[in-house]
Amino acid sequence: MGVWLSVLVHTPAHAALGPVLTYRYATTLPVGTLVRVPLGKRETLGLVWEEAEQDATGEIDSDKVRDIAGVLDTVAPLGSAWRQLVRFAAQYYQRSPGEVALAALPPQLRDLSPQQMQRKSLRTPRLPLQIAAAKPAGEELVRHDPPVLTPEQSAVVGQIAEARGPFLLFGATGSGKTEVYLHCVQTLLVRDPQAQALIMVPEINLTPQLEARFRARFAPLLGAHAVVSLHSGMTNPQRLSAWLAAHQGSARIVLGTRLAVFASMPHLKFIVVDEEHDPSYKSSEGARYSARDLAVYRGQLQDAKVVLGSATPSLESWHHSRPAQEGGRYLRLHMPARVGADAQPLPKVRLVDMNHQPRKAVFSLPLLQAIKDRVERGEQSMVFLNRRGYAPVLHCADCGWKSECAHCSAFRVFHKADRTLRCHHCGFTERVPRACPGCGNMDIAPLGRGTEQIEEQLDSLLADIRRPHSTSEAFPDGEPARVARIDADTTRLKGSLQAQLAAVHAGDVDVLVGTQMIAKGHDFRRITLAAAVNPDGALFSGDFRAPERLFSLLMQAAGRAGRDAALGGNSEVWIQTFQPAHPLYAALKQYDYPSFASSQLLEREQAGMPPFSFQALVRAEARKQETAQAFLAAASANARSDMAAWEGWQEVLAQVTLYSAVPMAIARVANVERAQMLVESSSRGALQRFLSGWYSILHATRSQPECKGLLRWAIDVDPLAI
DNA sequence: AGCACGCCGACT
DNA sequence: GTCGGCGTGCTC
Repeated sequence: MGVWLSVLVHTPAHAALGPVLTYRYATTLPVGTLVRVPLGKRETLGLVWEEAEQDATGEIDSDKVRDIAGVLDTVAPLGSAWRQLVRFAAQYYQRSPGEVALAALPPQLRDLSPQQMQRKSLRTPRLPLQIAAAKPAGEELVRHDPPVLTPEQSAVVGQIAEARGPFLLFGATGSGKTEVYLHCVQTLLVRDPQAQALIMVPEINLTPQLEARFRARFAPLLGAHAVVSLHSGMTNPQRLSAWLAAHQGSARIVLGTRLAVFASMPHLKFIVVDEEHDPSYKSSEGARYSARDLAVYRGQLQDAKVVLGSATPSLESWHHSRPAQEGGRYLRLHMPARVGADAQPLPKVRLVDMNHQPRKAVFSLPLLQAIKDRVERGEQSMVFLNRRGYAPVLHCADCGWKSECAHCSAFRVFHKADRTLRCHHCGFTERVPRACPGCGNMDIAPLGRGTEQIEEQLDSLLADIRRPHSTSEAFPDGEPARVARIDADTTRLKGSLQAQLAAVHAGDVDVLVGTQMIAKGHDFRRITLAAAVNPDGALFSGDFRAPERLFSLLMQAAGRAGRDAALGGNSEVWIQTFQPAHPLYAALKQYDYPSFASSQLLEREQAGMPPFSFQALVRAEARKQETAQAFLAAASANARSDMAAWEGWQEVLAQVTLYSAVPMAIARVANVERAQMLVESSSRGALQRFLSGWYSILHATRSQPECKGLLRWAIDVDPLAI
């Protein structure tokens, strides 16, 4: 006897299990309740999804139905909006709801028994109302005066208050977007003592400073528990308690990375996606969701306002924010001016034509001189190169040997610091050989350059330059220039990024070399020069989004320079290029994102690419490239033949283009061959319908003989890189 | 996804 | 003789 309930468990869609499992319980349980259920020989976390129709018979034998083992009744059931978000994400990204739901919950929830859970819940503050009662939130908030907004910021805040959104806040670096977020959140929390806000940033690295800023503003008003972070860098217990605080409503503000989009927030009223163009918002494993797109959906679902902020919006968002009469769905808000003590014009962009420089020079003479001048004036410079290590390849000129990885179709990178050859794809690492492994030649040479080499070169190029204001007796003529490097290699240890950034802030560094890591979000007051040494690669990349990313990166780099009012006047962004006449650089010179975006959008429209078409990618992995491709080819052929026989599916098929299977750009990683196939349609709906029908076909294709050896496959909807 | 069962290579 | 590789199959 008892009630039958449909329960989600963490199980992939292609397992031969249905999307939901049926369990029995003595009484009914509210939908959204967390439970422990037996599954095979283990017990696992489940989520009550719906009441199962016991009399809808057939499908499952009643003797197979097992009992729910326990109920985590100290956790309130997940709300309907949260469940709808999960349902939508699962459907849109072609995964099982169980996989999405369970992956969206904090990991520790999975291995805690109801008893352990109860203990945990007792420790975390229960109700927002207790806090509200202890502190009349509204009054306190009013008394605490927020900084005065500029007219531009006020106008934007006003528009956000009045319209429904979603909003695209197009604001220059330093235009005070964060202050707008803070102001909107504060207004909201005053008006509604339960309301919650979700603020997302692309990277974990950016959460500490954001948290500090939100905490400084809101902790005195709402208590320290009102602001929580949620990202993958936290420990499991930290994540669980932050999640519970959000779920219970005691956390009023949640700051986090893309995974925070799934935080249970019953009173969510405001969502910010900062730096919305950033590719980190797209997940690249499991359900390949876009946290930005889900945020917009979630806003609609929970009637929360959504603000997407960027100085260089994604072309998708830019397109969506075209005037409403042209079909735009987002409201575009513009903040062009830098504000406050930062009120400096954006730095001057200087292009160096490398065709007129010595052939092998890393630094052109004028750029080097500009850096030297700044060191001597006590100003800081920043040099970007998106390549870690000393050199991307080692090469033997005699026999042609190159430092290929044994397990990947890629070269191992030469890291001089620890004398290793390292594969950046699979991690395979060896000591640098003394002589060429091919022919024994002692003279193997690095080819190309990475950040380590830039650092080394600068060190020697600046050897005779002295920084002013020496306080050390050891250097009566001034101290030597100091070059530092920040990239994934120097920040491997926890906290080292913060420490290195602090050194830059303290003025212990004259020239900072690094990857894009240093371009993102960090405010350096005394930097008056930012240089991109070799950015041309993205101009001719096969990836149609590469120019967009380059523009954004250079724009962010520019934002790093000239933030100090006293020094801002002579700030510069230097770009070394063999293509000085390229339209991208011309637009950058003017800081004219709108014209860059419209030219890019025109190209996209003419070529029928996103956002004017919709794409999905099927990726397949196997030990042999032929197997991976054979699977994709068979899946494609099966789609055509099977769907042609399905009632009403011919027109779906007709609206979709299936391209042929190709090896991925890096075909082999860790001895696994990878292939992919693009599916495209001018209609998002048609693509969705196609994918939903294709899923079972893909699954069935796997058992065909030519697909033997296939390791796995996955669908990536709205892929960012093709 | 877990977790079992099951059949072939190098070691206490 | 066992330990352990990962291929195949099952879980309400």
